[in-house]
Amino acid sequence: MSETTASSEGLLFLTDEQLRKGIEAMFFAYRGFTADPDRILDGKDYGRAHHRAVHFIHRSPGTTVSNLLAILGVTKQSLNRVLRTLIEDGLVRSDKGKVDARERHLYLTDKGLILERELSDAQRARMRAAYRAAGPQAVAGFRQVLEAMMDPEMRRQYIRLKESGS
Amino acid sequence: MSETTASSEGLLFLTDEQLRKGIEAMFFAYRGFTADPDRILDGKDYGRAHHRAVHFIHRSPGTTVSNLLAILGVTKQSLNRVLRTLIEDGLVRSDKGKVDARERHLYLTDKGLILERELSDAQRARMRAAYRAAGPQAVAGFRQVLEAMMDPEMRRQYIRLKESGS
DNA sequence: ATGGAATGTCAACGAACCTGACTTAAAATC
DNA sequence: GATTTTAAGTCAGGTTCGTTGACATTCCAT
Repeated sequence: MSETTASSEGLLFLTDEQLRKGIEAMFFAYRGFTADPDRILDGKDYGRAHHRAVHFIHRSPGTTVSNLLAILGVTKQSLNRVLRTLIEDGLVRSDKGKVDARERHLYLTDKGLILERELSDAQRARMRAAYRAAGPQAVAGFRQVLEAMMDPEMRRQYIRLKESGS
Repeated sequence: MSETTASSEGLLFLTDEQLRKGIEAMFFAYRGFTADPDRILDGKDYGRAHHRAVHFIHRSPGTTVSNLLAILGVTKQSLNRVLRTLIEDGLVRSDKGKVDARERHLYLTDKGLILERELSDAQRARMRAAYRAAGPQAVAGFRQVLEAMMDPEMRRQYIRLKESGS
């Protein structure tokens, strides 16, 4: 058999040294990942928490509050503070549910869509540059490792979103 | 020539849809990435900021405060609060510089090394599982994309650390 | 030796999380 | 129809971790 075994390969990519590099890469890259939206939000009265809410409401229009809580992984008190300001400022609309009147369905208003677009354009531009620099093969690997790194619960959320997309 | 052009490939991996998936993957994966150390730190009186300080002091023993500031990208006042508690609790030693007495050189004590080990073991375990699941090819791509995503300044820091390692 | 630059510290403040207890309204269950 | 459960929102209070401003110390160049 021509197949190499784990021990003969040595699994060099699993050494503590390699893992440490991956850890530090994640740390520095995440800073870049959030840098552009953070810069934009700095001028306005919002923060990273608002960005996340706007992103996922745009992603799943009509989503409920509890749905958003599950995706964002924060407490409802925390999310509520964010949502309240977004609603007050007319970026988000909150509709009482027709089939279940306890639920609130969330939508971006035109004004909300403008902010979402501004933030996601900036974030996509960086991602696009990184993807282009690394190439399709690398991008596939990137996505595989990230997906394997998620908590099972989060991975389910992610896959559900991923497949509801394209 | 057998080489396909950019337009003939279509660069499908650069569609907004693909980029959005990458953005969401980063978001969910980073949560997993920090989950285990966060859990460990919860019991003790420390937080993520302490973890980062301990990590990079371990990584570069004898580093100065301003060095650490550049790597962590926070204000010195913010770092100082973290360092003070770590020093008070005997996890970090701060030595006045011999050549330049303004500088403080930072080292982990034995007690600090124990915490560092506990945290990095947990984080590496997750990273190792993800790497193993995705395979060496994917890991290479993962690292390429992350590196391309960093701010130039951060990338320099990262490469310097990366090469000082193995 | 002195004034400016660099390094680090102390104090106070703010954003964005958190927990816990509670209310309101509607749906589901018995 | 009464009771329990669920969804959302609120109030009070606390933690972590970031910020700005003021300050002490040390070095270095004039």
